[in-house]
Amino acid sequence: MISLKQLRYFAAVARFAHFGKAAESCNVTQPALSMQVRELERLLGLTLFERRQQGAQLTDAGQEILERAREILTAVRDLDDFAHHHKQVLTGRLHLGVIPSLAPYVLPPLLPLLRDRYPDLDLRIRETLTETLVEELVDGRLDVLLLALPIEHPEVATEALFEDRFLLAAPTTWRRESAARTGRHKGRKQTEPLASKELLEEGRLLLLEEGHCLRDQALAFCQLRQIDTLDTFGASSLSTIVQMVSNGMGLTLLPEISLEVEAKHGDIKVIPFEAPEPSRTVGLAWRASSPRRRDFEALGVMVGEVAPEQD
Amino acid sequence: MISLKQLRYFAAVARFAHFGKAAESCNVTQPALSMQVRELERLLGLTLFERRQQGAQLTDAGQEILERAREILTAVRDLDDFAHHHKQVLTGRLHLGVIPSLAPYVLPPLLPLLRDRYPDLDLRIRETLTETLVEELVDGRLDVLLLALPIEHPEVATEALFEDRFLLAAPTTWRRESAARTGRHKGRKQTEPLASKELLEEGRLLLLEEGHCLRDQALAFCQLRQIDTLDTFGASSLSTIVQMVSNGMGLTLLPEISLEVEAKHGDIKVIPFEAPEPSRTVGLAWRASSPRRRDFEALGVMVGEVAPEQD
DNA sequence: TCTCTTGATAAATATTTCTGATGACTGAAT
DNA sequence: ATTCAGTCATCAGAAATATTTATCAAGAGA
Repeated sequence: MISLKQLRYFAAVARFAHFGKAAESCNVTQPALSMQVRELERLLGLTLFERRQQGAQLTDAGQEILERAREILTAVRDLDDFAHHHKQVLTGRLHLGVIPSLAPYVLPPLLPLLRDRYPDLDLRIRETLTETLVEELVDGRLDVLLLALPIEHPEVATEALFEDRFLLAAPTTWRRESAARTGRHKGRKQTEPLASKELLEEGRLLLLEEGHCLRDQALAFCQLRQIDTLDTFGASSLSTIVQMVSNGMGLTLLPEISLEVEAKHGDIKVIPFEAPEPSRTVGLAWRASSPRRRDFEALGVMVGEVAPEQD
Repeated sequence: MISLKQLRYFAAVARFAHFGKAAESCNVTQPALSMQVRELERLLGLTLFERRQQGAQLTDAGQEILERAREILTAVRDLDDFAHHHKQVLTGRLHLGVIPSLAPYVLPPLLPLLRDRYPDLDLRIRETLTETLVEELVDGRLDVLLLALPIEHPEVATEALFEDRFLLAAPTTWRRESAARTGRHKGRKQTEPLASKELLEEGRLLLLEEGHCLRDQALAFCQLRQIDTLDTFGASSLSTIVQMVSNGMGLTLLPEISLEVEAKHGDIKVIPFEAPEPSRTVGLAWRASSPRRRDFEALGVMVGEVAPEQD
C-alpha cells in the first residue's frame, strides 16, 4: 500500500533530481530512500525516474504523479496545521516569507511585538524575491508571505494590509530647477512639495536589481521602457541605493515604510509626488487551502500596527 | 509523522463508529487499529473520538479532521488509479454502481460485451438507490455510477448517455374509455396510440418504494402531490409492479429500457404518451477528481450500444 | 586508464506494527 | 448486587518493515 513516506521521498528526489541530496534532505541515507522510491514505482506499476549519471530525471508519467503527490503532501500538512492551530491563534511554528524591500523595515518593530503578544509562536523567517517566495509557499515550505500585491496564482489567497507610498529620494544638493531643462516646471515655486514623475526622467534612476518587485513597480510608474537612464547593475538593497543617491549618483524611489530607517542612513532629501501618488499595496499571501486563516488574520493585524499611518 | 495508515484506520472508525468493526474492515485486529488511532490523536494533539460503551463518537474536531482525511485518502486512491490506468483503458478493478431500475435491463447485455471487449477489466457491481450510490462514490468506494441524471453534487461530474422514455403500462383488460369519466377524451378514437397524463389519474398508480428515483420522476411527471391514488406500500422492483399491473391492481410507468424484459413477464399492454413524452436521462457519474475519465468514456460508449435506439 | 560521481545491492540492525491474550469499564439483564 | 455482553485499552512477544553500513557497478571526464 502506498505510504506518505514514499511520496515524501519521491517528491524530494524530484525536487533535487538527485537521490543522494534528496536522502540528505529527508534525513535518511540514500539506500533507504532509493528503496522506498523503488517500492513506490513497483506499487504504481511505472517508472518515475530515469536514472542517469547526472542524476534522476522525472519521466512523463512521473511528472503527472508528482503533481498529485504534492497535492497530497500539502493536504496532509494542512491537516496537521489545522489540528494544531484551530484552537489557539499564532502558536507553533510559522514559516513567514518576506520580500527584501519590506523585511528591514517591517520586521524590526514587528518581531518584538509578536514575541511579546504571542510567546508560543515559533516564527521562522525567509527573505527572498517574490517569485521564490510564492514557489516555496505553494510547495508548502512557507506558510505565509508578506509582500507587495497583487499575486496572481490559482492556489494562493491574499489580503491587502496597507498602501505604501513611493517618494522621490534625491541628494540634498539636488535642485529641482537645475534639472528643469524642459522648461515645463518653470513657473513653479521652489517650495512646491510635489514632484511629478517627469522629474525622474531628469536624473539617473537607481533601482534594485532584476527580480525585485519594487523595481518593477517603479518602472511601471515611470513608464520607462528604455533602459538607458537606469543603472544596469542595480543593487541588492535599498540601503546601498540610498548611499548611491546621497553620493550624487542618481535618484530613486523609496517606499514610505523605509524612510524612518533609510533617511538617516544617507544624506538625502525626500520629496512626495503629485497626486496620483505612486504606491504599492502591501499584503499577506497564503495557500488558499491553508487552514490557518485565523493566524494570518492575526498576523495581518500586527503588521498593520507597525505600518505607516494611512491617509 | 502522520501516516496514511493512521488516516485509513481513523476513517474506518468514523465510518463504523466502532473500533472493532473498523478493525475488521481493515483486516487488522482491534488493538492494532486502536494504537494507530491513538497515535494519530497524539500527533494531532487532539481527541478524535469520544469512546463510549455504544461505540466511538466523533468529536467536533474529529469531524473536521475527517473531512480532510477523506480528501487525502481519495487523492491517494486517485493517484493510484491514475498510475494504473492512464495507459490502457478499462483494465483492473472498477467499482460500478447501478440503480435498481437500470441494473436488470442494462447489465445482462452489457456484462458479456464488456467481458468480451475488455477481458482485463475486473468489474465489481453494486446495486442500490441513487442516494447511497452517490455517497459511496464520493467516499471512494465506487468509481462510477450508472443512473438517472441530474446529479447535483460539487464533487461529482456526469455525462448523459441517452434518454429513456416512460410508457404507460396497463392490464390488457384495461379500456381507456372505461375510465374517461371526465369526458375530456370522448371524441378520441379508441385506436389512438397516445396516452395523456390525465389517464394516470383514472387508475391507481403503482410505484417503486420511497427512495427510487424512478418513483420521483413519475410523480414529477404526473404532478401528483396527493398520495391517495398511490399504493403506499410501493414495491422494490419493477417486476413486482408489472405483476401487480397485470393483475389489475393499477397502472404504472415503465421506462422503455425495461420493456423487452418486463412486457414478457406479465400480461400487460404498453401505451406511449402524447408529446411531450416523459423520459429520464440515463448517464454516468464519477468523482470529478477521478483520473479515469477515459475509462468512463469507454464505458459510456458500451452502455450506449446496449441502450434503446434514439428517436 | 584512473578517478569521481551516480545509484543499486546485501546483510545486519533498528524500528514499527501487528497479534493474541488479557483487563478495565459500562450499561443492561437477572 | 451480580452476572453478562459488549466496549476499548494495555501489554509482551512476534512479525513485518525500514534503515544503516558497507560495498558494488556503470558511466563521465580527466
